[in-house]
Amino acid sequence: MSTEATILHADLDAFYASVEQRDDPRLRGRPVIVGGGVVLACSYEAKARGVRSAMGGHQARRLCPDAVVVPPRMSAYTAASRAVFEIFRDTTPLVEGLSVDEAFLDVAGLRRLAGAPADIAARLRVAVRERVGLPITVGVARTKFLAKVASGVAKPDGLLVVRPADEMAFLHPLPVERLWGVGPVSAAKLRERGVRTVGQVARLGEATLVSLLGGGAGRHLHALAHNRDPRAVQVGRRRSSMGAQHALGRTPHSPAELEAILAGLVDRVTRRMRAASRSGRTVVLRLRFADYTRATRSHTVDKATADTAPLLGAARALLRAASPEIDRRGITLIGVSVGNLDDAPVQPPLPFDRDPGADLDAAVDAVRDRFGSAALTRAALLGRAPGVEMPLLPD
DNA sequence: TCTGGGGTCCTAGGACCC
DNA sequence: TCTGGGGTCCTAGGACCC
Repeated sequence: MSTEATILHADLDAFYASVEQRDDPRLRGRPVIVGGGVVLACSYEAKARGVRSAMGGHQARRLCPDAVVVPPRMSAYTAASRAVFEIFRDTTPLVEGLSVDEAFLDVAGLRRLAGAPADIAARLRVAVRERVGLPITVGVARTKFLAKVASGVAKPDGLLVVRPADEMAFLHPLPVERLWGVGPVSAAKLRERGVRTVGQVARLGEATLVSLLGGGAGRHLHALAHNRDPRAVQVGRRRSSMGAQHALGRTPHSPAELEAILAGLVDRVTRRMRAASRSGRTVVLRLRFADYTRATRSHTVDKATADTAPLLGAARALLRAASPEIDRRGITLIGVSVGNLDDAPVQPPLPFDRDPGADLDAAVDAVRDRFGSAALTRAALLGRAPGVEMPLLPD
């Protein structure tokens, strides 16, 4: 791990709503809600009025009657996301996407080529604004965790660098909810013990945290509160499951209707799997009952596939087995996901993945000595320059 | 807070193997 | 007949994230 703040967490602000405001000038400066029945995303003008994502549409309109409600345009968001990720990868080859609108970037080793991390981050924000037309917040720190916390604190449209010497002073006064991985349940358990800030968490022993939150979560939180996070930025991670779901509302559905919906969901998922050249083995049926409790049922088939027929067969069997429970409790959501996706790497890991700092720096110099061009350097690092072989990089 | 749609990771018991 | 320790896979559930 670097002793310098070289990890960027870049996070688009109110992503869907910002795309809507970009594409329709009448929406700029106004509260915008994307999604009808439920708020998928909302602009900062709407957030200021208490609107939150995942909130019911009725409540949102009550809080903010003058909000403009627009239907989602997924293809526009996907296109914007692609354009932004291109800028990320123009910045450094070490990009780990977390979702459509956020990523970690490791800029260790780029100092001589591109300047200090804070300057790289500032230029990245300008590039996203100019080339894609969207506001983006960047947090810069020594670890992924701190970079993520920093971007959260800096939102919206901000830039925050946490210098190594300032880490504890930055971290400890924050409320525990700021910690990545602390949700409503853990926050409530901590609050019961009178623990509200990260600093108070840090004063709790690891054993106490484990007894409170369980082994994994307790150890994780203890490490984070003491600012220990050795996780490296990982390039080329692939999703391990794909799914689709459909909310049903309150009206009753016959078994035949449910089977038809299920077939549509499986078809959607397997299409996406085939488009991405992925195959999977575990079919998960996801149910939500009338009382909003959830259940899953899963089955693993022998052979990984992206074909609709075998996966639909498995899903259908799971649904039939669950039908007595569905009859008894009512059903408000049905979903299918396919997990255990085959995990062939996209491309072999680049040599500098192992040690982003030293190797990349040396590699940049090596390639630059040979070709004398920063642009070509980047292309070479990405393995795209004709005639440039990756073994050129020192191992 | 009356609830979409897409994911990740962790835990825990049981089956099964050596 | 009774027994140990270690490992992997499967299933189900839960917390959390955007």
